[in-house]
Amino acid sequence: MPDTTPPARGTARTRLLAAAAELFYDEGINTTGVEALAAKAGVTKATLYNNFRSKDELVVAYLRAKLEATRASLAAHDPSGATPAKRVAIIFDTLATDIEAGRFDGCPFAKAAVEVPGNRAAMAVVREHHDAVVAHLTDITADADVAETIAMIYDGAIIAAKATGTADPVVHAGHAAARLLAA
Amino acid sequence: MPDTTPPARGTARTRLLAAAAELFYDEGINTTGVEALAAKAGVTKATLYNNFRSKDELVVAYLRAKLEATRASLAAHDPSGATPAKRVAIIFDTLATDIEAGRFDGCPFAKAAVEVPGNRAAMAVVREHHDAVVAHLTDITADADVAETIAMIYDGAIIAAKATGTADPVVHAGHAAARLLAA
DNA sequence: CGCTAACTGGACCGATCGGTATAATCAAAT
DNA sequence: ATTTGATTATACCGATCGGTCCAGTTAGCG
Repeated sequence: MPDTTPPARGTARTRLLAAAAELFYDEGINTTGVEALAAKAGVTKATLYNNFRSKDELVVAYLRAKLEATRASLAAHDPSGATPAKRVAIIFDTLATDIEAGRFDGCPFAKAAVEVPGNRAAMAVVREHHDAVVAHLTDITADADVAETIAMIYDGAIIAAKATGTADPVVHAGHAAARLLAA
Repeated sequence: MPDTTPPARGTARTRLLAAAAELFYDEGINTTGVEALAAKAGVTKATLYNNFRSKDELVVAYLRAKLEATRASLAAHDPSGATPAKRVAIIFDTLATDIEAGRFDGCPFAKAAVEVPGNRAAMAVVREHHDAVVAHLTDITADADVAETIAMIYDGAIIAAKATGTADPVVHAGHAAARLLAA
């Protein structure tokens, strides 16, 4: 019986990305030092720099992974046979559930745009994410204008949820999006 | 002829707040050191700590000043006799103009919420700002639900503008808000 | 005048930052 | 069995962080 399980749990690179996903998102990008990153991944700083040229590059890799996760999540929660109204409703319901469960504390891309605006590669991923969300909504609504507006309501709801400390604004946003779609 | 002009330009506290307004907003809160703050204000670090207990307290004072500026700006650009549609349109037009002129690069309160989420007093000001904007929109629309939705569209437009690098989303948002108001 | 309070110019603190260097260790492939 | 490359532990780098302290200067005010 050959041992198929890797040494610790995935490669050093994988574990570093997992650590980045946790620390960058929860503690902030600028607030998280490379030392803490390596420690969380169970790896030394030298290994970090053996896998990534710099912290900036790790930030970009972190965002790229988040972008793929977002794409996967959007697809996974999107029932093929449902109406546009139902498909949009699910997006807002999922967000509200995640906020209430403490799984969501602000859009990682919006956060990155504030924390590392000087990282051009990172900003490119931020834009990719925004385009992907609008594209997905356009696919659902078959109306680019409506899709863009719903995307704004979505992002605005996230901000309102943070400002008020509740998920209520997201529910409100879902209704607003539904009304917009019905018109 | 008595010299009525103050030593430099206002008190040390005033100049520190002016320096904070520039550096915190343009360079970021965490990225700006107290040394740079004091230098920009033409003051020593000791004076900074003579006027503010800590950097965190200066951050709060900076946000409070921004909040007052926001209130004043909202009132100043709000013609008394105009229709709700016109009053809302002005808000989005002003934002679009500011972005195009390079005067606006993201909501300072949303930025602060990302950069210093652990500063509770600062977060309270963020919430105050959000409430003030919604209250102002409610005063215009006479409909709390519509006001909340327009506020989300507004915040979402700011994010879209940052992600795309243009002010176009704000124009789109203005139209969306107008449509919402007409219904 | 003399008092007070603010401000200056620095030195200084411990901690942390991102990043590099070195030498030893370890596992896998040849 | 030997080579290779990744990883380890650790020490180190210069720079900066927020914050403190002190001796000396300046300005307003009774």
